[in-house]
Amino acid sequence: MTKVRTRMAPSPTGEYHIGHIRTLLYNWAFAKKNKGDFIIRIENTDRERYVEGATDRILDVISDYGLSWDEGPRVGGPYGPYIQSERLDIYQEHAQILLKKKAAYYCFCSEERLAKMREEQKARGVVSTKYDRLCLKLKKQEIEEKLVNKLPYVIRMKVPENKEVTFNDLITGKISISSNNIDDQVLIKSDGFPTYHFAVVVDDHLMKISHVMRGNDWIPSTPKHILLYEAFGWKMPYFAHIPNLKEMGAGKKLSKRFGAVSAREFLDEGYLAEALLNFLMFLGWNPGTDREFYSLEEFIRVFSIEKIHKTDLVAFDRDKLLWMNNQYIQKLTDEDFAQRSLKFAPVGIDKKLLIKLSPLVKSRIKKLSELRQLAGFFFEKPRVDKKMLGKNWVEHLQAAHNIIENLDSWDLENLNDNLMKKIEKKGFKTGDFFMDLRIAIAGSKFTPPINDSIVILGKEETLKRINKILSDK
RNA sequence: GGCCCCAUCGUCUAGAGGCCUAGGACGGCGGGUUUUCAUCCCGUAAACCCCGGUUCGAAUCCGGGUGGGGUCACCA
Repeated sequence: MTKVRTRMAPSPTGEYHIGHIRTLLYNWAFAKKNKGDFIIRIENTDRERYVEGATDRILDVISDYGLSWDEGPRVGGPYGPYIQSERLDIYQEHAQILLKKKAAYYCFCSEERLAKMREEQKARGVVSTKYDRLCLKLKKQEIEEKLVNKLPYVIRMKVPENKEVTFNDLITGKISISSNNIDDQVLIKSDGFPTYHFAVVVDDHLMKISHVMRGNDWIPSTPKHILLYEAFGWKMPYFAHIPNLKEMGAGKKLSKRFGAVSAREFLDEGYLAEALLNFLMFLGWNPGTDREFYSLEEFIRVFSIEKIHKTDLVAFDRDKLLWMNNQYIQKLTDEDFAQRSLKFAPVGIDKKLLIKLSPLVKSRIKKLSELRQLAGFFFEKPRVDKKMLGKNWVEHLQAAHNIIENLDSWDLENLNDNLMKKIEKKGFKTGDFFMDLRIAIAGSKFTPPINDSIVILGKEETLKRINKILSDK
């Protein structure tokens, strides 16, 4: 039994997507479950789309989600380097092997010629254009001449004809495609860098990857990889293509129009990493029971590829994510809540205040970023719109002021009792009374329990706020 | 368009021929608790894409249709 080794191979061409975290999570969990290794490899072979700093941001966000890797950048490992741009000689070496085996060939066609060729093919009614193998006809001498003269070239794979390429996907099952549908793909680009298709096969083999788990949009190119494994005479890894994520409602890929899409944004908005991960687990996978709360450790135990849903696309239900996030927020200890809320509160806010707020706020916010809106009146004086007040507000506030001012001990029970007594005595409507008090203190009709809030706010500040409203009636 | 993949409530899904009068969760709706808003609790509506087979019996197997998606680069 070979050791289970999975990998995730991000390209530093932009921000890390929430969907990538899910794919990574599955790969990670599968490796951990089988006491294997999880590897990260940076696929930066596209020099035009390279984004400065993206590699670090990707690695950072993965760490911030609480996930780690056994081999890869920052940690090293026995099969490095783990950054493709540092492995160029390896790809060149392997391209030469294929060249010698006549499984690949030099191609000197210019981009212009290729574009023209495709146009002509289309004009002839060809539905799926392919390279016409012009350079395959080149004589050995001609090739050498061009090489000596330093003409730009690529190395293409020579795809066998009339061959049924078949693989057994762990999720989808048997998939078969005729090699006639496969183009003579470029292996080494004219800048000397490998293409994805080539690098991924060479690296997965060299790094002893046992299982390739990736989005099912890769299914159509898997036969290309298989052909490469065969050309080298290498043992193939297992393939498992998982359903891709789509936006709820309107169609396809996750879109910024509906909210965050990058992994970092979700964190910045106050989603908890544990909640996010728990939510992601269920996008295409299910334990087969009714249970739906899992920690990472528990997930490792129950995860299996067999239980990944064999389907096409999975909708990213942002409402359910919100619900799950709130569930996790509610479970936070007050200390933990305060610690995590710190960066969502105004700078300089005392963590002790946040600890006191925690029990009042936890069940009321779905994201930590909602803290300011719900509890902003604890941090700064609210702007009160007098139009919100009921018709008896002057009486209500005067009564409240009177009670609070003369309270002998400052605690919730005492405040409650005295306020209720007064309400009864004056014949106020309880709801109306508290609503006016609520608005005076918080400037909003929707707040945490108002008496609890007053106790936290303190006598002096509470009276100040009531006075302010009363003073310019 | 060629090739490939997919198809259970609005959504995530359970379901591997009889346990299904199709179960759970989010969301919706209704109600209860509550000084607001939440939380919490209870209840309720809501799905096997269609047509043929196979079988005593099909959401489950087979074929076709329809629908959806992916992919066809010197991007990954």
